[in-house]
Formats: sequence, structure tokens, C-alpha cells
Amino acid sequence: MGTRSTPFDPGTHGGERADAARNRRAILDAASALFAERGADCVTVDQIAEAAGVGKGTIYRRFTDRSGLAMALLDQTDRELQHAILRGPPPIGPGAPAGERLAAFIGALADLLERHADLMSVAESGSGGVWYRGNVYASYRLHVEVLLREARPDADCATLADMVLAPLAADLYRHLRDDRGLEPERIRVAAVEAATLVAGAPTA
Amino acid sequence: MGTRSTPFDPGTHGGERADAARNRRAILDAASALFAERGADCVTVDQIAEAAGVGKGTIYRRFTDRSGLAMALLDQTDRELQHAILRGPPPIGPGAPAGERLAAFIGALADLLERHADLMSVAESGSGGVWYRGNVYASYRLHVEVLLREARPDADCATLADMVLAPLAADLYRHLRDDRGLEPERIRVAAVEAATLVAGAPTA
DNA sequence: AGTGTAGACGGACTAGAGTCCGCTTTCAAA
DNA sequence: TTTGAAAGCGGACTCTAGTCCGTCTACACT
Repeated sequence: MGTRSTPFDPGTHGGERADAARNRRAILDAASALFAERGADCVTVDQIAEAAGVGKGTIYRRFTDRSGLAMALLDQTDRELQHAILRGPPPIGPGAPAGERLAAFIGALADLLERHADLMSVAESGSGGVWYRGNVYASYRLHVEVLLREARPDADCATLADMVLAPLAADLYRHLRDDRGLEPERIRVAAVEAATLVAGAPTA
Repeated sequence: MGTRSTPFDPGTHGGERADAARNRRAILDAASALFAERGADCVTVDQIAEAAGVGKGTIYRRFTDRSGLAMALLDQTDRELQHAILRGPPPIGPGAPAGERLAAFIGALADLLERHADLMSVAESGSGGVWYRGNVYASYRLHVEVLLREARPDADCATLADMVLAPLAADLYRHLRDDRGLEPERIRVAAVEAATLVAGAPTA
């Protein structure tokens, strides 16, 4: 620790100046409150800036863009999921067979999506595929890839990991739930089933 | 025919006025040319309007929004794919077993994506999930759903269809190809494999 | 304490998407 | 041919994301 970390890591930030750190927190808190209160789609960056008591430029300096801010917020929420994966009890934590761990993980992700669909929509909507290059997606992908490799050593797990995660795209989730009226449970089951099938195939 | 069709169908348009039809074509042609020449990400709606010799309002009246215009363009491109599905030779056309037809279809979609990734990005980026409510996605989904049902009558094919299509999201495709440097072929194979596994499972 | 400077700040500015509404055109019916 | 009005037109306008750059400040080093 102490060295530069990525722009979206909300933890301790290297040699960040005191005022910068204070503003980072203020922005994150303000954004979190506004998003929670009004829904992520109905909050503008200027409103966040005003609520946080900083200029708009400061937000962009810290978080690159709107979706970067959303990612930073998610990154916080995500810590508990990461924890569950690394040290939690099976089936999501270590100890269960890979296929079951994958199913548990995908299920957990679906739950996360149910709670934060709008925020994740914003995060994923960043132009130029920022989302896929960010921390959060990278950690999901890595986890899935490792589990897949355990279940199917000979497959192209690096690529399949992305295929397994794709059904959890936030916009798709919202469409299924809000436009088509599917129960969250039903969506979760389908996503888990798809993932399980990809992981559970014979040898390839 | 002759009755009102959906706003994105570029074919004959019900009781459309002559000037309206002329403008529709002009817009579609101008957009098509500009997109081809400069890449869909680098063309603004105003530029299209100017090139087509119409006001910007006309574009929005006809196509709802930027992504609606992209969808209309795709809808044209898509006709040949639809034709191949309905009357073409196996394995993509009728005659082959469902699993093989699905694999062929997903493969064809991946090829389409390779050729029109930027356009599809624009189409999918419409706010509020317009893409998922549009013609093009609906036709893909229906086709996949039917094939899945044939292969796995007892599964929740309506929902699994979306899961099978998800890996072909344009932004993901571009990320894999442009950021991660994967060969189109490799992406296609992975998408096809994932789809096949979902379709090919025992009984559920 | 004094000071040089990397880094941070903020708000005016730009650019592009999407809306609005008064004017014009088509066309069907008389 | 006239005519009424539904449909279409277009460009000024609004709203928001994201950039730019002159000013300011924390803090490391003396």
C-alpha cells in the first residue's frame, strides 16, 4: 500500500493531498445520498457537485466521468462480495466445488443487480467500454475465469468468463424486470443455469 | 401490408406522406454513407441532418433518437439474415437440428457484429433499453427462443434466449476485440460454445 | 518561517443530444 | 379547382456531459 492505485479505488489513496481526500469523500457521500434518494438516472453531475460543495471540475479530476463515479460507488459496495468470495463460507467462499461456487457467485451478482440496477446501468454506460476496463468488472471476470478453469481446464476460460458474465448486463436486467415484468428470481435462476451449463460441460 | 408498422421498419410505410417517405430515404442514405465513411461514433445527428438536406427535427420525428436511426439501418442489413434463417440452406436455415441451427445463427450474429460493431454499439446504447424493445432484438430473441424450445422443451426458454444473446452485446465485443486484442474468430467460437452448451443440456 | 512547485480547484465554456412550436405541405373530399 | 386540417418540417432552444485554463494551496525542503 502507499503506492498509486487505480483511479476508481475508493480506499486509501497513495500520496493524495489532504484537500483532495476530503473532496473525494464529500463527492462520494453526496453522490451516494442523491442516487439513493432520487435514483441514479435522475441526478446530474452538477447537482452532485453542488451537494458536495465542490466545483464540477473536481469531480471529473477525481473520477474521470459520470460512470467512473458510479464505478467508485460500486467498488465500495463490492468489498463485501469480495470478502465473501475470499473468506466467506461455502458455497460462495472457498471449499465448495467450482461449479457450485460459480452458481453461488452468479446468484450473488444477480442479487447485487437487483439492489443497484440503476447504478450499474450508469457504470456500464460509460463510453468506449470503460466499464470493462475497470476494477469491478476485472475482479468479477478473474473470479469467474479461475472457477471455470478449475471446472474445465481445457476450455478457453479467459473468453468464456466474459460470456458467462454477459447475461448480467444491467440494461438487460432492467429490461427483463421492468419492461417484460419478469420476477428477479426467475432472471437469477436463468443466469445461474446458463453459467452452470457453461461450467459443467464434459471436457470440451 | 399498408397498415402502420413499427417506427423502425424501413420498408413500405403505411399511409406515409410523399415528402415524409422521401426524407426517410434521404436520412437513411445520408446516415449510411456517413457512418460507413467515418465510423458511427464520429458522426453527429446534425451532420446527418445537413447531409440529408433536412432539419434535425425531421430525423427525430422519424426515428425517435440517434439509436433509433441506427436500429433502422441495422434492420435493413438484417433482412438477409432473416432470409437465411427462414429460407436459406441448413445449418442456419430450416432442416438442421435445433442445436446446430442455434450454433450457426450465433455464429452469423458474431460475423454481423464484426462488420457493424460500431453501428450496433450506437443502436444498443439508446437510453432506457430501447434496443431490447426494438424489432431487431425481438426477432433475434424469438428465433433463439424457438430453437431452444425445440432442444429443451422443459426449460425456461423465454428467459434463456436473452442469456444466450447477451454475450453478443456490441460493447463487450468491441472490448474483447479492441482492448483485449482477441481474434474475432476466438470470440465467435466462445459465444457459439456458450450457446451450444445452454441448448445442449440433458433435460433440465 | 520562507518558498517553489506539483497538484488541486472551480466555474465559464464547448459540443452534441433531444425538445418545441409556429409555419408549410400534402392530399382527400367536396 | 378549392379548401381544411392532419401530417410534416426545421431550426432555435434547452439541458447535460465533459473540457480548459487561470488561480490557489498543501507540503516538502531549506
